[in-house]
Amino acid sequence: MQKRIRIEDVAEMADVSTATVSRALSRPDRVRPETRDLVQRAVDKLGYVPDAAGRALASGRTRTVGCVIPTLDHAIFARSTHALQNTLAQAGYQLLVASHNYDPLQELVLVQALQQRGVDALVLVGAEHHKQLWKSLKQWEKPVLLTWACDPRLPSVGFDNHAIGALATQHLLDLGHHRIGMISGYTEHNDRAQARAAGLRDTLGKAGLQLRPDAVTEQPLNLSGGRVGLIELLKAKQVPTAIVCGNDLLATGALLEAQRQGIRVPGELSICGIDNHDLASEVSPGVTTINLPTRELGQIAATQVLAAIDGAPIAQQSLLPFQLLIRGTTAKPLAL
Amino acid sequence: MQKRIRIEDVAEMADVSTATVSRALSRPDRVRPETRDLVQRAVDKLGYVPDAAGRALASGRTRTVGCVIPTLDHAIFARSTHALQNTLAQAGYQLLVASHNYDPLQELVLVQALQQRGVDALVLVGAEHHKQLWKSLKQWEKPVLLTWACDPRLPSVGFDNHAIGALATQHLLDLGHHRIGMISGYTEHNDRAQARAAGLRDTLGKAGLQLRPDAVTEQPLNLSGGRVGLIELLKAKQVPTAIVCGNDLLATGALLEAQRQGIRVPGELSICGIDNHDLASEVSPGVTTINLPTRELGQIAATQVLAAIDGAPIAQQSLLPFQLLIRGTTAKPLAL
DNA sequence: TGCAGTAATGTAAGCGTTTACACTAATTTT
DNA sequence: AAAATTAGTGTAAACGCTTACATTACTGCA
Repeated sequence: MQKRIRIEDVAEMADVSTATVSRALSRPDRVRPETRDLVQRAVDKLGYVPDAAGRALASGRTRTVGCVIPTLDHAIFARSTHALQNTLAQAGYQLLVASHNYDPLQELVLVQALQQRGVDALVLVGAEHHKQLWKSLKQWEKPVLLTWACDPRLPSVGFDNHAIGALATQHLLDLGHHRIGMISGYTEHNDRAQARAAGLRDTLGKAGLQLRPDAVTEQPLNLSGGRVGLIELLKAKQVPTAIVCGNDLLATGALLEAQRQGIRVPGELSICGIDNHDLASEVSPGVTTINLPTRELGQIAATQVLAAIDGAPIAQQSLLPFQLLIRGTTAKPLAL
Repeated sequence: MQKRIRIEDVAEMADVSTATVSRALSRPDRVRPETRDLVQRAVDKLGYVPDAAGRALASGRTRTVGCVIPTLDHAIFARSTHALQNTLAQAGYQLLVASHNYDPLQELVLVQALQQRGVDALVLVGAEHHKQLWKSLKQWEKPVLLTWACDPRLPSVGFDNHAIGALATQHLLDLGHHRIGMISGYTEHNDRAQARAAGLRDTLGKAGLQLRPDAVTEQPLNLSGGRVGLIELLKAKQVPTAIVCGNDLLATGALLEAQRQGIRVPGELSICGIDNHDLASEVSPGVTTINLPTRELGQIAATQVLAAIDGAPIAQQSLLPFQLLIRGTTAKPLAL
């Protein structure tokens, strides 16, 4: 096996110094066009490929962004991460992905691992983190971006999850519902779920209502969670006439369970989801939901991070818009 | 801002050489226990964190694995990638993820980018790749693992997609169906979809049947694709009594469309999916499907890759088992 | 023509590790 | 007791690149 081709080999062939080769490659405008061509020809001929480690060591930059998410196994994170990665790749940046399964300690460990690896920036999900993690981030000199949620302590791009919960709730109130329940994701270590639930509570409160303890349940964020959640809520002394679900998987699961039990939706029970998952528009009736531009979230995060790496001032908070999509699972309560 | 703490600082504090510090950290057994403690204390006190770039440059290893997939936006890839990442993280390895959206050229570019970055190994999906990519891989001296599909040219861990298609088809044949159709994903640049379709064709062939051109359609791998696919197949001169779908999203979409149109499933139409997606078990009737251990795929891939990095001989081909899950969408044809 | 100013290039000092090799001290073998 | 191992540590040379600074070549202007 032949030896690795180094910048020196290129320099020799092009009869210039290594400095010139380096410049020709990374800042072509600093080099005379003819020299640039000369170098380029040598590069092509030798098949030279700069070594990332050497480059990172010398320049202090790795052209790598770290991304720490709860899980890739939820469509929304998969989608936003996918968009993030694509946008970064277009700018020649690579994405280092790590997931912690909603374990704050694990998250801390992963972040530190990525920092060691010299990532040029870090993208995290949510605002609730291990105390030590906040500390680590604060004294880190490179850009950090929070996504999905917003927090004044760091630049963030995300949603106002409280307002999302409120919007869903208000929709049901407007339809005339008074007994509103919620199937939420687990709120522990999940500020998005917390905020959505809080939005519901507060909106209910403003309407002079309150969320009864037996009208709310926390479930895994999948279809089966929705099923089980509905079964739980049906045990309540006062069964809700409408339910806000933490995401569309829960909502669809609840819908399917209702249908299985012969409960008419939206006649007897209204269901409102959040996320606008594919599924929500495909079942019958279509699930009323709140559309979140998750793909855009990833793109915007990428753009902001790239700007920040280039030293641009980073917008402190950017909240993405969302819209209520009224479909077939919400209607006036029967006995109005 | 204080200067970065280097290995030299630790060495000084512990009153040993940098070599000893390095050894104490990476191969503790090569150092006297007392010395090791001494070093450890200094490390803790100073908060020393080894620099990955320096380490990579000196050692030629980055403790990073590259993973190139078509998209993160499909549950199955998200899940297997998630498992891959988790398992690697436990071994102290980081995952560099890149997706190419089924574009072979883009895939080539990404692989080369990852190679430059000095990843210690590469995990790819499928066996159909750009010609140049095969070349790149062949002359790369580090481990490469193919997943999902198998190919004799490189170590692989995956499924026998041909057999999967055959199994689904055989199930329908066994039930007594003769007019069998297929809703497939796009087969261009997707050897998994190709093999599944071929499995169907061949099994049909063995039974003396054949797949009529108007009994097969290619659609995007989502619910809506399933809907549209069914609509297409219903246009056929001889409408199939049973359909094999390339994955469960297609199958569920077809099911939902059938229900919308008042076609009874499985009475008038049998539907068989592949993947065992969450969704398949939650709709009514449950979708008959083939269970693929996608999570295990990721784990096994991680394990193999780690072993290969450590120089272990890598199993050439490992095929994972799969099972037919008979649920409610398949039954004997009506007019038998 | 000579000079200042600018553009293009070269020189060489890092960047923070790992590791081959050399060395010493402790242990075992003869 | 001398010789041969072995274990533990230190010395210093890579690893491949970027970039501050020095140098040279060119431009325009007086």
